[in-house]
Amino acid sequence: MDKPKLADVAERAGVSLTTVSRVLNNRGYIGDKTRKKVHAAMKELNYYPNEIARSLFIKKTYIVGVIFPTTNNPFYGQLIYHLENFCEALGYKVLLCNSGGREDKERAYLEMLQSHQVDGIIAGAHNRGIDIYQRSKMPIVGVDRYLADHIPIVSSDNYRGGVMATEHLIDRGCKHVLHINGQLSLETPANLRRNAYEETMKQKKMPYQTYETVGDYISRMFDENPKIDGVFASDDLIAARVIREANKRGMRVPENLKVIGYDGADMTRMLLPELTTIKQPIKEMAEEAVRLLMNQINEVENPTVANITLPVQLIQGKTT
Amino acid sequence: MDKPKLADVAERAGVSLTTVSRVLNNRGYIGDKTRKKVHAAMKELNYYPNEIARSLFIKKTYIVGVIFPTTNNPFYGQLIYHLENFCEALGYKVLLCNSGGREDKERAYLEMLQSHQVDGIIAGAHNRGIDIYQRSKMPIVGVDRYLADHIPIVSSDNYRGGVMATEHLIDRGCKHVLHINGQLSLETPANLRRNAYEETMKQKKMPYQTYETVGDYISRMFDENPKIDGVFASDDLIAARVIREANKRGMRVPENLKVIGYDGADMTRMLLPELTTIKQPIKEMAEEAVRLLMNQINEVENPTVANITLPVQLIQGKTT
DNA sequence: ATAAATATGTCAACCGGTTGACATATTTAT
DNA sequence: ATAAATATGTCAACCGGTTGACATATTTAT
Repeated sequence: MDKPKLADVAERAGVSLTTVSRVLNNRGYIGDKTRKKVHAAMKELNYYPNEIARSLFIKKTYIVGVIFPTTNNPFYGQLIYHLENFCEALGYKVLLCNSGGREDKERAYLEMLQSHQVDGIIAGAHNRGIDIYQRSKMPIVGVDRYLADHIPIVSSDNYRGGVMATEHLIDRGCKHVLHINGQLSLETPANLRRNAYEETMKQKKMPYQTYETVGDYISRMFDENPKIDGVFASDDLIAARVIREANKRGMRVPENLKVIGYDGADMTRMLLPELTTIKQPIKEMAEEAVRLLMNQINEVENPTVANITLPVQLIQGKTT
Repeated sequence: MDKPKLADVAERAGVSLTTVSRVLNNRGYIGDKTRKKVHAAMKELNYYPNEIARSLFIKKTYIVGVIFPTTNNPFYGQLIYHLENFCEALGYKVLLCNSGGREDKERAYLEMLQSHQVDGIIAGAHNRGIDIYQRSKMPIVGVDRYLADHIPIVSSDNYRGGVMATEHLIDRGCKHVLHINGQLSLETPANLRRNAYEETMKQKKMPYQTYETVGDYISRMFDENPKIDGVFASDDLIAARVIREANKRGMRVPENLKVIGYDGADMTRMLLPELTTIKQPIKEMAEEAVRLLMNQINEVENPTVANITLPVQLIQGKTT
């Protein structure tokens, strides 16, 4: 037996197609008894209206595509969680796309999302040079990521966070502060943290060096800098690795080495609460991203492209 | 200007609708020149075929609904990551549903997924008594969760894991081993870990007690058990809390107190590698779940309902 | 030279809903 | 008593594709 359709419900309830449609969409006049009959018929038949058919006609799917590298990460996992929650609250569903940092996957996902007629996209994937972002007129919001000139970005104050982290280590007495960051070539806003570190150090006339996360960068950093006494890691996972390596080398944190991370996601704070970190307002970032997207979806013309930058916060732990 | 449709492509390429459709679906005979013309027209118009319209006709969406409490958790974040990857590899998209442990949300999501005509559902949410699972004839797989008699379950060997964890603590010399687990009433397979703990202790004629994660259970556990020297926590997050509280109380881990967790998700192992834990094969669980789902989706009749139980592994850290 | 294969077209029905126009009957308000 | 509001129906077009039947023209194989 096939899935029941609107016509089956109408027959069962002894009313016309139009009447069932009216009940479903709450349009026009419907009598109480009729409404109940229709609902009863839907229940008896285990009927669920076909959203695909509806979407086709109304040209709206109430689906938002969400493209990020992975959910398997404290920061993205939390961000995606909140994105989904805010979307759900507004009646939108989320199509999850893990790009895994691969440009080909991101491109394929973007095409898929367009084909699937999503109402909008929230993206924070890694790759540049994807022209679809340029060409697309679809509502899009970037989270912590520049995608195209006309696409608004939600991020937290990466530069300020970088300054806070660096100054914090200096305030705590560090003389040789090193920084670890992703590859410069990725052109992410995380580079602002690096700029902030380097400019702050320069300004204080202290030596500085940034290690990029390639190869065995942590060992190399320790080997090349015997006097190291402070590390600003551009995310908490890296900070955890640094602490582990330091312990392995017999250095005590925070006595001999102070370490500050970045992100301050819920799961990190549960598992590693002693880590000093710069906390990004992840939930608020998700909220703003959804808000900006809905502005674009609902405003017919002229959605104001205003980038949003949210404040970060230093969480003092026991590693600095 | 509206989105281009098939007819626009046909006009642009100077061919018929049918020909464009043939190119799109690779059906029947198509000449090389025509194919190229059509592809050129699609590119020029920035055309993406409307999957919604296609889905309606072929009665297949290539969408899988994925219902779990949250992505904001090392275990689920990783599981969902792999689920998405395996689905993507097979040409299926993932609709993400975070039930947040709320029955009403789970129910609403299930209805939504049916309406959206998803081809199948993979669920590991918390609530029982949702009759939709019983009634539904849709392909469904439960991960670590009983949903209905006819729905296959993928899980890891929770009982064995519980035995391994308990015996490990005893082997390491613990005399007073306590267990922390979620509420029994949730009826999750994690209860098997509890059973394993209790039966193992009973068999060794050692005193045992399980604390459920309600209220200030950790403080209570320590207060009520001054001789406590071992804790088997039913997940790693709880284990992290236990270690923290122990340190706060001046107990040294593992000298005075040995702690073993459960799950061994990637992120936990990165942030807290020193934790001894029972590692679930999360990626393999995702793989099996997708495999079982595809079996149901593709087999017309008589999909064999075989539950899958995968082996767990003890990861020796420094907390035991 | 002829049949088969290849290439493309026209046409109409269909997927499962929504919507507007219009008709008709009944109930409610003044 | 009469107009307006309420309740329901019929009908047809539409959303943007797919598909099968059939026609016709050209190319390829024997």
